[in-house]
Amino acid sequence: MEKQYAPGHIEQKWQQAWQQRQSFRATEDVSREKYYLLEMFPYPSGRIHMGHVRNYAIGDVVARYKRMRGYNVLHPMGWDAFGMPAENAAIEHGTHPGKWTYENIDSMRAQLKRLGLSYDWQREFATCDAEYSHWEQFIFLKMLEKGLAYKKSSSVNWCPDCRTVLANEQVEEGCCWRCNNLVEAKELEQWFFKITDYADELLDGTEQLTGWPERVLAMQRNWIGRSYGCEIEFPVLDSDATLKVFTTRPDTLFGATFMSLAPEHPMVSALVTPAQRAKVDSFLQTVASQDKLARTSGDLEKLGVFTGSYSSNPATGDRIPIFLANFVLMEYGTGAVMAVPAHDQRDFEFARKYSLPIRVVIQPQGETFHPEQMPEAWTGQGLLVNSGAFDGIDNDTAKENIAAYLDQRQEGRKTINYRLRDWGVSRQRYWGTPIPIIYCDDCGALPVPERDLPVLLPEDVELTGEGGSPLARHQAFLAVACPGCGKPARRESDTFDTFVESSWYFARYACPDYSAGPLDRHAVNHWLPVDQYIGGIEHAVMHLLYARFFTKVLRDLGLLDVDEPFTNLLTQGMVCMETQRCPEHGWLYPEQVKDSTCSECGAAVEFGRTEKMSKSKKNVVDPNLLIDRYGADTARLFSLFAAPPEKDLEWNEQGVEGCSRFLGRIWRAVGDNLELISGCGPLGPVEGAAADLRRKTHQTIKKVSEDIDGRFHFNTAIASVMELVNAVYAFQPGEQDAPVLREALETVVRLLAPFVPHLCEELWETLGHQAGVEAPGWPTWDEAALKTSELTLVVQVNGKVRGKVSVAAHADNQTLEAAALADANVQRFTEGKQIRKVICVPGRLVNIVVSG
RNA sequence: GCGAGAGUGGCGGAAUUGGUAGACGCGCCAGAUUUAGGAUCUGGUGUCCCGUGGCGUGGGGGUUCGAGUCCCCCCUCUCGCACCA
Repeated sequence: MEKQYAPGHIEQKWQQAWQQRQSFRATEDVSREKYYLLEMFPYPSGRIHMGHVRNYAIGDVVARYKRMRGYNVLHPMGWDAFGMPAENAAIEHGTHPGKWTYENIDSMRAQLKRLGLSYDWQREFATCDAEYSHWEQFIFLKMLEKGLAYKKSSSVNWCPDCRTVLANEQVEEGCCWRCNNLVEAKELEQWFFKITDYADELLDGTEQLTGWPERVLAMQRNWIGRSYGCEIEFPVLDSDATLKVFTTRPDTLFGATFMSLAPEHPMVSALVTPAQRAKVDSFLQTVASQDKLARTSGDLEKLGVFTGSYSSNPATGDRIPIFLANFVLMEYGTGAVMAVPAHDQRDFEFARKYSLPIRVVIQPQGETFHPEQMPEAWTGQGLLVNSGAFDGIDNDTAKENIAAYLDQRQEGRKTINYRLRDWGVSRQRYWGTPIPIIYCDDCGALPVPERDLPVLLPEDVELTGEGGSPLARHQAFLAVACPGCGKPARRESDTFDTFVESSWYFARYACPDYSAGPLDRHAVNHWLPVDQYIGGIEHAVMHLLYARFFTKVLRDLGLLDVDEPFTNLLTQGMVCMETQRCPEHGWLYPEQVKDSTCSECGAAVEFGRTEKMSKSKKNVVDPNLLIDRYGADTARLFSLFAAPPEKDLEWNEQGVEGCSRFLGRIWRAVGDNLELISGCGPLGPVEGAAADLRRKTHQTIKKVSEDIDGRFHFNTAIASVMELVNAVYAFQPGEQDAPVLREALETVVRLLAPFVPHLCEELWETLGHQAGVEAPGWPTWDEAALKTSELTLVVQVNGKVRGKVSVAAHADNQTLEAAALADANVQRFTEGKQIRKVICVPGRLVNIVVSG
């Protein structure tokens, strides 16, 4: 055994051994309980970053731990391979996106393998593989048959920079989630998935997802945004038309004194009277000039214009003016609002601005509101007034009663409204899954026949980055015979949103080579649901909601039999680091900083607050350099030890060195004692310091088991092994202590095997074991070894610690009390005082309550 | 505004049901070993003028023999959503 711990060749040796032994191959085996562990698969950018290291290190601990506990673990890895960086690289460097992507996959696979992650690499696939495209297109055709995929013209979020449509979930503060440029509205024919059909199930399902973080569920519920209310029809006076509104407050119907329509409302041009035409046009121009970000922010000044038309309030019969208002959104509800200024703050402000009547219809008991004196709208509870037959009833009851009244008169009905929109999946990009549709002048839009799947991307494509989708210009790709009539027809040139691929990859891992369909139902039912899913919080809404939706769709298509894809979800925090700036040279990489000065010019570096590692801020650490320097085990250990998994991890070079030092300490502890413990006899009865070490060993097994299992407190698990190692160093063994010491050292190696597998395999072999360190399974603790004959109890007087006493472990309360009262220091505080009560907590403390 | 979460040493963080606050690591201080060390080993390290003492988990109240933990009020921060009718 080498005196110095040298991770380089050890790690290589064991990675090869695992590969040769196929240690992580998963096969269906009903004799053992299955455990499907999955980390969110990466986009093959070409380089791994610290976020990957953290994500996959966390997953690997769980995988290895569960395997040692006897589970049949499925732990796969693959590539989320379609997407825009490949196209951008193609434009910049003149390579083909496919070539670029597959080369990146090769390089990233090698980097991940250097980390020693226990994947079943035989299940690997990339979402740009022809087979994957084939079965994704197949699923789309089935969705089309079921009416779950459809085409419509709609105003879409258009990113002018990426030249593509974005889903609502991909628009952040009015900007593109990728390039951060302002998103525009554009009218386009698009394919949609009917996720709204599943709104209720997706929402109600969150109640059953007890293994998910509350905030992710809250975000999804918020996103789906179900609200109960009424749809009410308002007749347009001097016209046959009616305007439908959605309201959650039918109880305020008698207070509706005007109507507000979204500027984009389809009825606008019909409603505008000649006299108002000029004013309305000028208003519409003002609104159009405001970008979407300003339109939807709360502090926008409320602006509106009268259309010249009137409606009548179905409850009061009053004539009410119809306005356009910049704060009314076409995307929500019906794009038309019944305005109740007395009980809605926005309508209140609008009414004040345009001198519209305010009619109070709800008042708390005993209060009288005067519209002209109200400082703001009353949105609280109360009793109805000015509401005809409904006067005097509380407003919650009135919601029901007025809904029933409207229903009876066929002027309205109860309805449920959702914030969730259908998922637009068309993208005007090349590097994606082609949407398998053919357009024929005579037959319309037809699905590509199943026998002609997959529709593959043409290789010979010109990517310039200009003028929309390259597929739309590729004549050989577009030209196709109509599957209906045989006449020349044209292929759909849009590709799927890449979130479609990531919505079902977890199911395909169960049967990556299945060629008779997208999913082998038997295999999928064996492995799914994923028992533990691990990934970044940034996917809380988009990916995680789409994947839930797809699972329900696949279930309804008869392709699998689960309702939810992920039983437990762990969202790991980001990897952060202090930013460093030179006044002269801007953001600096860590290696450009020496002793807090810029290595270029020597100027003092400004340290910023810790932020997420990002290329633009240059506060990034290349995991490859980290592995070169310290080894994969140290990289893994640091990312597990520095913070609990769901919290942000702050990068700290000295912390890394500390982890490296700890591994060296274990190495020496085994090396220095190897001679003593080699070939020692079996463990017999022990006492004194040896019994203490043995107790520490078994306490540590218990603590680490409990910390990993379900709690994922890896940082404290590692800390307790550190304590055990410290105890080994403090222990001075005699000849007869070899078995106890051996047990302690072997326990250290076995407990750390999921965290730092290379080192532990090597030491396990050094300790004389032929089979791998996982072979004997997870260590179990011996309850008897945890017991001691004597316990040290804390003695408190009035809740403050005043002494410690040693007592027999099974001593009764009377004995404890006597021992506590006999303590010299305790007596100082009890002397001359009356003992009112003594509380004994066995195994913990004695508290003496005194007075006087 | 709504929703979720967090505030503990110089720093990252411990403290499963209320029961010795600060485990473990980093940093710092001292010692040992060494030709020397940024290697290794040992000890110390919340704070207050010594402690067998006082104070101490964002602030203020409360419940309790006992509160970081439970209850009420307030402050600060992070994240998500946000004119959603």
